[in-house]
Amino acid sequence: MLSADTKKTKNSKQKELIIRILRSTRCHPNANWIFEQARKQMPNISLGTVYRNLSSLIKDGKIREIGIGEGLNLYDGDLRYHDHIRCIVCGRVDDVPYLLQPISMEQVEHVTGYEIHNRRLEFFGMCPDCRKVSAEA
Amino acid sequence: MLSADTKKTKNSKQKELIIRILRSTRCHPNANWIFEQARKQMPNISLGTVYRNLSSLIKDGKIREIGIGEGLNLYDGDLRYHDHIRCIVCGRVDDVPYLLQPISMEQVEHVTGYEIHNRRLEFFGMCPDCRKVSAEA
DNA sequence: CTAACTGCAAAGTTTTTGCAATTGC
DNA sequence: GCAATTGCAAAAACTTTGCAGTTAG
Repeated sequence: MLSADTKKTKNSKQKELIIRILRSTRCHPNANWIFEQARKQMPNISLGTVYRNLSSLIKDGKIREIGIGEGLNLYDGDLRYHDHIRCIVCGRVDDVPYLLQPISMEQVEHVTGYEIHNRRLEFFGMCPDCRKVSAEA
Repeated sequence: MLSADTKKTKNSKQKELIIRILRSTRCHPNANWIFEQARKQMPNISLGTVYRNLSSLIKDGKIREIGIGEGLNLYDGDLRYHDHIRCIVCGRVDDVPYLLQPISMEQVEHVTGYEIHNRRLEFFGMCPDCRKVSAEA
């Protein structure tokens, strides 16, 4: 599990590259896609390094992880709070803008006794494209 | 990815057992835990069967999957809508009761163009026990 | 300096799949 | 009967880790 340790994290060419890749895409890539992009610019970078940097960046709050189940994590370089929506047919993930966001963390902390650091709101449904296909069938 | 196909699903002793196990526990077990429980009553059941049945039950809407990232899925036999909260230190998952639930799916459908089937709201933070340990340190 | 980071490769964990036999409808 | 399901085992998919050398602060 994640630990709440406070080891200081260093910069490196590899880490900067990974951030740059994540910041410059609108999609929600998985670790392997990031690895493939990264090795275009840094052919010797290893997948292990990608994973280690993703963990470190998450811990530092520089990127966000989107657990989608199915044993696959996606990563998001957009730190502005937003929700995610995923198509149950094609697996595509889109953003839901912030405006639909009325729940206060204080409420949840009070009810549960947890100290809340973050939250994740995901919607599951059929995206516009798949609705079309499904309507035609 | 999940497909929205409509193959008809059959009952089997194994499937019934898996539902029964999920309905009778308050925790959020992973596939392997379910497998271990199941083989107590059905020693020859295989892990592959557990996975196949979990998928089929999710597709049928009989159980719910909780993606927690880290390549591990949890399953929930409680179909009443509720949110989940997870401790970032120990990984424990608890339920958040329904009352904290003001967002309308219609709003989200209108903004995104999706047809929404379900949603997932997860909070991340430190549970009461871990807060205690952390305060003592 | 030295603790964090790297590439590589091996191993770990979780999930899926091919197959021949079985079973539910 | 026929399609869905099963157990088994192998493979796939994803992630972590040990090690010895390198690098950032």
